[in-house]
Amino acid sequence: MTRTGLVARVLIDSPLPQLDHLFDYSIPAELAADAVAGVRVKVPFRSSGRVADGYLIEVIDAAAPDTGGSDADFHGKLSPIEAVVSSVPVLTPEVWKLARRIADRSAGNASDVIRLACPPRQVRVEKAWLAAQAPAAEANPGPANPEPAGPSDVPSRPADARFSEYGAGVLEEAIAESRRLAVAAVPSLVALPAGPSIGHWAQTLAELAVATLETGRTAILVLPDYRDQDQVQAALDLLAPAGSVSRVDARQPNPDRYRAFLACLGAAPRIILGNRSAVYAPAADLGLIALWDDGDPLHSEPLSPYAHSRDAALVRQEQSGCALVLLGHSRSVEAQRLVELGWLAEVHPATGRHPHVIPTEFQAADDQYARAARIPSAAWHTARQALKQGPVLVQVASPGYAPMLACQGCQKAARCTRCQGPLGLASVGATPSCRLCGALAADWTCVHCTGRIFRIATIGAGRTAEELGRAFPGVRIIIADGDHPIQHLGAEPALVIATRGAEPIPAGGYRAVLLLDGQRMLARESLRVGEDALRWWSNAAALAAPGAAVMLAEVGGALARAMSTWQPEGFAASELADRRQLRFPPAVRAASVTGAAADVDAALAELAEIPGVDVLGPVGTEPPLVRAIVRFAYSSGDDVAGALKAQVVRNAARRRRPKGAAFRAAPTLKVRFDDPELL
DNA sequence: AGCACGCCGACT
DNA sequence: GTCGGCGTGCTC
Repeated sequence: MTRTGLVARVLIDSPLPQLDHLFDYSIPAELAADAVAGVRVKVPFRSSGRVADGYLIEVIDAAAPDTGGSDADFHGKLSPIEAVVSSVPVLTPEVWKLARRIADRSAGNASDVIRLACPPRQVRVEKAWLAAQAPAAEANPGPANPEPAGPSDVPSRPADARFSEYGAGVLEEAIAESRRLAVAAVPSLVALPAGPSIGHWAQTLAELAVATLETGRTAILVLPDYRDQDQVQAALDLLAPAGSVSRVDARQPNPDRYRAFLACLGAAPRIILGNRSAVYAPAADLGLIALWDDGDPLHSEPLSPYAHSRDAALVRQEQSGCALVLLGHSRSVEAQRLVELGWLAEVHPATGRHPHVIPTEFQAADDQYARAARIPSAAWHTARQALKQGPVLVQVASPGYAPMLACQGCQKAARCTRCQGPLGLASVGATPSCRLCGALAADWTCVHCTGRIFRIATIGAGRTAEELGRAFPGVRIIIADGDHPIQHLGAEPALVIATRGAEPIPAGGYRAVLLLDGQRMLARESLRVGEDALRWWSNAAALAAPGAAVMLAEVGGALARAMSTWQPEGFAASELADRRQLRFPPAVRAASVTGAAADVDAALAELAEIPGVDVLGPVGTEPPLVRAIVRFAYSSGDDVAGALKAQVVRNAARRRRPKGAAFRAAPTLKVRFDDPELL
């Protein structure tokens, strides 16, 4: 049949994979004015009065030939759109393209990505925003933004001081010419005038953003956690024009989040600061995406389709042609791969100054308390000297007091009788309790040997603090971990015991840094231990004052060398070489396929023809389920994702098996791409 | 999630 | 020939 008038192509907001494509609707005359690409709509679904929420993706002329690029033409009778929810086009064409691509490359749903990109609507906030837009647009035909960005009289670091550590014009040029860079951060602190110290890296990010804004474009800064965001925010408060910064952060309440999101929709260029979902923020004219510490696991999204913000940034960079910066003290193996491909160019600070890291193989301290606290002799002496001048950082592996107990008799780990979780102590002399379910184990008995006496198997920050208190009598002890977050510190002497990633930032830097528990951090069974440890250590070392010693205990070999020469790239390069040999990510990509044996086999059969694919398994997991791991070359990614997505759709459509009880719980076929913990 | 459609067995 | 049960697949 021939169609006339305009056709709305709509993405239904549903997690069902079989609905993950565009549906065509007609546009009633009374909605035509508001029915523009990007608005939220309500559409009838399956004729019987049910309505679904969706996004209007594009409006096309029905008479014109299909533009292609989407699904096969639909030639039935179109239903009309039921309503336009609001006139705000929340899903910009650029973000739609990004969401579609991110979903496609991981066999996921576009609407799952859009959920990260477009926060839930808040009617009051939206009305206020629309009201603020309208009069401004009438009075002033310029950009409808109440606080226009641009040069201002904000006190800022002199332009010639900007990026001075990186040599003449390298970073300015990168912004102006939209380059892609892996930038090594300057490993030191900067003192803000009338404020706390922040990492030098945070100032570099802020300067990159301001330089982008000065070229009239938007910058997106992606940071793993809120403490990192706070540091960049503090730098931007000094450097960026008032009102030019939007912070988009999942921690803030929904109304605030939506307000910040709407600000990003404005026509004026901005600086957008946020966590991993900030890569999906709408941007008027995108000039830069910058990520801090892309190896941090908080960059990977825990919800389907589990996209890593580095990958999303790479895709968006490719689509928009903006500049891309990965900034860090260490180098992720993924970034190293991109460098070796020539996709990212390396930039190092011109000064080459770095913390003075001293690896100390374990050598028991002469002091008995220092020995009890696992501090090597040299480190103990260093710390004692440094404590005369200011704060000293002790980085440890575990929070709590004694996170793990074991039987004195048979040495087996002590476990909860209810849930088999590990038992630990919350403080000195506390009753042992389960760390998973919290149950108290008042009269614990070992299930293996019926012994009734336990000993401390792993030592937490609390216990370390106690022991260090004895080793350094009279010194103030400060504990910083997940339960006791401390952001900033003064310059007074104190022994600061912190778990990795929770280190407070002292004014002027630590006078010494002790990296303890090296062996424990490396004992974890994961492909990424070395890389992670290097990240934790170098981030802590970068908090040292100029010239302060950083003592790395219990660690030798390539890791110690990478730290003492401050060349994490070398370590990343050798890791990558190993992964190539093993055919492990990120040398190749990988996906897991989980489901009923027959379904997994059917899915794997689809992959047989694709070059560069090999399959591990399937092996049984929980009884009805099996799991296979598919490894494939980056160049086969689209084919693998396409084939698996087709299989997921088929499986979802055919889910309801015969009602005859036995078959009832037919498991869904699950596919997960690029799981960092997979191999 | 609900509804239409089609294949197959049993009946007029 | 045709009615209807139930399994399968689609929803513009």
